[in-house]
Amino acid sequence: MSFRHPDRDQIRIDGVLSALGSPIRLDVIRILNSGGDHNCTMVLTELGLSSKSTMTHHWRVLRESGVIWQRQSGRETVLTLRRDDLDARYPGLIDSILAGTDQDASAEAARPSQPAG
Amino acid sequence: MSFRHPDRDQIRIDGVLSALGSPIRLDVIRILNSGGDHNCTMVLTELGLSSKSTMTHHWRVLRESGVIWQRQSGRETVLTLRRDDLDARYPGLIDSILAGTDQDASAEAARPSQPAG
DNA sequence: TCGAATGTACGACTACTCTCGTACAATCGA
DNA sequence: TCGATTGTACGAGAGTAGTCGTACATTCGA
Repeated sequence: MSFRHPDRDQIRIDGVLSALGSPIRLDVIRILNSGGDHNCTMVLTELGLSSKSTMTHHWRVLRESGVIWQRQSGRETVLTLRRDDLDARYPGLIDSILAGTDQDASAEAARPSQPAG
Repeated sequence: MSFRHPDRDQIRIDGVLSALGSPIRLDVIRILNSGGDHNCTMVLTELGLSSKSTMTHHWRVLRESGVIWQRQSGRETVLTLRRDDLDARYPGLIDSILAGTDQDASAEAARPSQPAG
């Protein structure tokens, strides 16, 4: 299994934003950003999802846009946020996006009487 | 003509990122960020595009995600970047995205043209 | 009042995205 | 070696996004 990753200078901002313009993939990078090694099943479990094949799709989107590294290790696939590359290319971007997810959670909690919040 | 805009606290990061995860809409906010009033035709012309109905679609995406204001003024529609709202909710986000588009342009120029690698 | 300018609404079409089930390949432990 | 674990590949189906042409509503200026 060999994964295609873009080089740092092949990463494009529209690809990154498009990849992160999805609640499920935002959750993924929040989890990866928390540190430590993660394999696919760990993230899947933490998100409370069940379909491996669906996640394979999301790994590809994140990987091909340059957001994550995906590395085979034995029978597991280790997932890592490409913080160094992303920070080098787009300083402050990932930080403000991660802060934004917290901001949203607060706004959601503060907004009274929204159903299914 | 009355446009539906989200309140500041209804804006969500995934919607913003998804809206800006498109080269054409990134170009739009670059243009709007440069200051001054813009109507639809001005932006259309500056982008070198021709289809008004296609742009109506993009205005809607940008407006409903909270990225731009769209205000009727006579027979024109004035477009404005919602910098104050976006900066208040996601400090540094728009700045780093706009900087990112410049970064990409540089990387593009530095990368010796196509298949040579 | 009439025609030009401005931009939305709508329908159609194509292409892509997301999701899932099934099948399969590789690896690890007993 | 055998079975369980891990995760990709593939195909299908539903839904969404992007594009365009045409039609239409509103406004401005002559």
